[in-house]
Amino acid sequence: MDNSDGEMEEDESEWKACFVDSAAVCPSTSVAATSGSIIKTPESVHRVILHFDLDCFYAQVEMIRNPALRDVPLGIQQKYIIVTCNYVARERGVTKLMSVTDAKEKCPELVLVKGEDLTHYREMSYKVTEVLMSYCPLVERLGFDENFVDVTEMVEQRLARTSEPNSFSFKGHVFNHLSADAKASRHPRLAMGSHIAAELREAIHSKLGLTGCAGVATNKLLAKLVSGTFKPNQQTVLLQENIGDIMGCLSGLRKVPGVGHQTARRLQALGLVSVKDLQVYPVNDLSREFGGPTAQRLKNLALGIDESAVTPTGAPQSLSDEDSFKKMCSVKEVVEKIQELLSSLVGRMHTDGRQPQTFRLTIRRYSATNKWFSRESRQCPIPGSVGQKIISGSPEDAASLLVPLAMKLFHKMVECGAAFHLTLINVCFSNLQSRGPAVSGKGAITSFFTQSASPRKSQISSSQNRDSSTQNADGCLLGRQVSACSRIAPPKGQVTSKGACSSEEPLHGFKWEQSCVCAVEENHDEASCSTERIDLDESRAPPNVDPEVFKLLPEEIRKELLSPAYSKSPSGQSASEAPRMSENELRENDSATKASVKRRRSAGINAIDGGDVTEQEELSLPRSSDSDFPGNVDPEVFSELPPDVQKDLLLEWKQQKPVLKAPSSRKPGKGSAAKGRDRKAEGRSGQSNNLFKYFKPA
DNA sequence: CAGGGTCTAT
DNA sequence: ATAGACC
Repeated sequence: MDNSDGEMEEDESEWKACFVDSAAVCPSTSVAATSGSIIKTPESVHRVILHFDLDCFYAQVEMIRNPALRDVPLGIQQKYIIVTCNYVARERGVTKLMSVTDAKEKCPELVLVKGEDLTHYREMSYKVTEVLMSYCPLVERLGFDENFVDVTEMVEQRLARTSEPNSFSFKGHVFNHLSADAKASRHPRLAMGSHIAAELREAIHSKLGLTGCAGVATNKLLAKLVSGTFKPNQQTVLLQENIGDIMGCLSGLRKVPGVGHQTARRLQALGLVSVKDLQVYPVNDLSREFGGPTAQRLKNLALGIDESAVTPTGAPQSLSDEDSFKKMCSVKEVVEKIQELLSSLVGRMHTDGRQPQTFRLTIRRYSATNKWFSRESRQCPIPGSVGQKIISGSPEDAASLLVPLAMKLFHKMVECGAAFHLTLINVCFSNLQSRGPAVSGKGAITSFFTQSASPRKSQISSSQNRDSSTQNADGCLLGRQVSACSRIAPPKGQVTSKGACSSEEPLHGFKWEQSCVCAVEENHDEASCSTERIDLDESRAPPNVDPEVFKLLPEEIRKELLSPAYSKSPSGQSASEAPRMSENELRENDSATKASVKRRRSAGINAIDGGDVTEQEELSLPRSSDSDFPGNVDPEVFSELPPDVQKDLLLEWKQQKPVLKAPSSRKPGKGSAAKGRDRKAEGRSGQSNNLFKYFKPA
């Protein structure tokens, strides 16, 4: 989620104030790189892309779960940092990725909620994607709190039905334009896009109770850049004539989505620091360092050009679980941690229903030097029988079979017997194989009719095939959905409605119906597609819940309150259940949280600067005694280092770990032009029927 | 930096 | 099969 990378983010002030300048580097229509016979000019077709970014996502989720947190400064804590915080906390100086100690210093009243378990965030995240998908199938997720939506087709359809295309305006802000001075009639598609964006934001708010920002532009890069212009809960449109402005105002290349740390450093080595530097740098020179394709892509990004398609995200390609810690150096601890991670992961895998073919174990060793990246991993195929247990057998059963497997991989990396110091362990299932109906003709839309009953967990002995069987009662409904989807099918054809119209699990059927109905309606009447098509009968509130209050709750919450599971155990955990409304509960929760805050307050301080100092390391570690340093290490310099750093360096060397690779430049490396263009699409579409579980967790 | 993910290059 | 790089 808030993975922006520290700096980024929150610098709305940055280009918000750049109403000047504008070298008008307006690449409005990229000249078709007529390299071949295809004459299409991607950017000239003017797509309308939306980018949605939820406001302080984790904090919002926690405030929904416990409304009492709404009015207090709230910080979501993962280990010893505040990954995000609500706006009350921001007013008091707390920022994202601030250490807990700094945050408490700035705001002593800060209430902290642990956010290491991502379950609730993951679930809510998929609900958001689902809402967006109910309007348009072309939705691509980016992390847990961002989504791109290609609404080009929807815009065209609406425009075609609009009688007076001249009488409407932009919804929300228009980048670099003061209020309503922008003439929507000159940008009908973007204007229409802004209305759709507003509708979708409203849908997300009314159905899930979440607020967020949206950006409207002609490509993903621009949509993402512009969406954060006006921060909490607002939206902004970027007109083609302002592309130069928005790009030119970025404070550095790092601010360009797609340019990470490494890339930025390599560019810097070439003397490129600002976006403008890159805009005017000769592509040929750039190619020498990055290779043709990458060079062109980088330069395009600097110019605000981005042809990449909005690729519908399907069900995840892998499921992983990890935990980081300050120090782990015994095999026993490792086994226990792996056991813990595995049982949780196996549970998720079980819910998913697909059978993983590959297992991977990743570790991060403590390193005094370049701490950040540097993870090592080993993977191996999962014996079919084991994979079976994960899905059908008892989770505990499968986990016990996987632990030995994990340990085997572990020993491939860590030469046990020698000391080691790990700071993270990750377990991951990938190569997820769908059982159930095979997607026959790749992408053939017909595959959507082939589903029958629960595609997973059920028997199905012959793992393969199993298509065209029955077309149950829902057949016609699905059929209509398909036609609706296909009508708005984008270039990538087949991929389009992946995920949609699949699974028919009883549990989820309800949801799909909604989507289908929506899609169909969409084709008949734009207006009806706005917000209220779900008839979650607002009938009556559950006993002991004020009907008035009930009506005001977001749809999702109402559903939960009405669900049988909810009324079942009235007690439950204070934190892990649906939101409570009773004042008693709120108070309890509040004080409980505060108590934990206090506890952590003192503990946190140790954790922070204590780090390597407090622990009087067990000295059983390799004595620095001798010489075997890597050749490039000056013994003099080495001896000046703090003892613990010396120790760790020695450890690293002994584990023959290449610690610091020269961040040198790389060789071009022939860029193969075109490749397996659809691998992505194919793979994903094959899993479409599983996507559903992510949208509506049991 | 936390906990997830995705994709690409070797 | 692994390491990166990015979000």
